[in-house]
Amino acid sequence: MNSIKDILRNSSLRPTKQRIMIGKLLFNDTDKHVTAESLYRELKASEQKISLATVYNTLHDFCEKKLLKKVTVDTEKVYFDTNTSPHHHFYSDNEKLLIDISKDKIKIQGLPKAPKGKKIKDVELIAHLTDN
Amino acid sequence: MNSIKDILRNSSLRPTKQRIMIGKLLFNDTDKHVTAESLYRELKASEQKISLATVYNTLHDFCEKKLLKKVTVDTEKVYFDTNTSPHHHFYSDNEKLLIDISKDKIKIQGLPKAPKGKKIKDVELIAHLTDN
DNA sequence: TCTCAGTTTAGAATTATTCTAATCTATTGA
DNA sequence: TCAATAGATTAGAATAATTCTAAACTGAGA
Repeated sequence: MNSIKDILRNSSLRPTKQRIMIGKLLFNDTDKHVTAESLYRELKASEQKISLATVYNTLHDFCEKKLLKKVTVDTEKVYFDTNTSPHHHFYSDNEKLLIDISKDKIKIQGLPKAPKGKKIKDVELIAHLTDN
Repeated sequence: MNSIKDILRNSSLRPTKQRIMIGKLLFNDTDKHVTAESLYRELKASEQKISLATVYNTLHDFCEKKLLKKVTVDTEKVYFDTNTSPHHHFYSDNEKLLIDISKDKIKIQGLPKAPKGKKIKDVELIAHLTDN
């Protein structure tokens, strides 16, 4: 019935009030990019009682369970992306706006071998945009 | 005579005591990756009096003048790289260690056109490493 | 040399994030 | 069904990262 609850349970996260609030905001829409702060503001705007710390906790929990993908862009902004498939991003430094780029469009050649004892876990590519 | 002073003057930055301290640490070595905090510790270890705020200011000033390149990696860590030529990075999440990858080794194909009104300023690629 | 405008510094304030004690909740056994 | 309990979750408080801004400094012109 409540698919958010199912999503949570499938990830062995207890379907608490707070997680459901956040899940509704994140997973009913597609491809949303939020920061802890922006989500918190959204929740407050709709009268929901929750603390900012809980928003952080929940976003990190969701990341661990691969329900979200963390994208670190410019300096201080950390975004959480509901699109967890492998992909890259445009980032507009002006508007602080992330735009997905599907990964299968992009081919990266010539990447050196990882130093010994290491392997490449993930390649993150961010193309920074300016106005022209 | 003092090449750090020359570097600063060429970038129209006043060669102050603080900037020279920092310049010496950064530009006498090649390809150093520092954080504000790590530089501050290095300065304090060698008895030099300077505030952390000044370290931040100076790093940002150096970036504006293209003497350093800012690299935002995982979450909260912002590195400043003395290698300002176009290049990419390996990042070892365990050791919090950056390794340069020369850009001309790497070819990126299939990058979509920037949205209209925008152009691509810079492409940043970070390959995250894990132990295997 | 003196003044003044602009530059630079660094203590204080702010903002972002994490820590941890208190609260809540599922499970188990009576 | 109903405690008791262990582990999970929440959120206020603490910490860490960064920026702000008032004071100190510096250099060019008089």
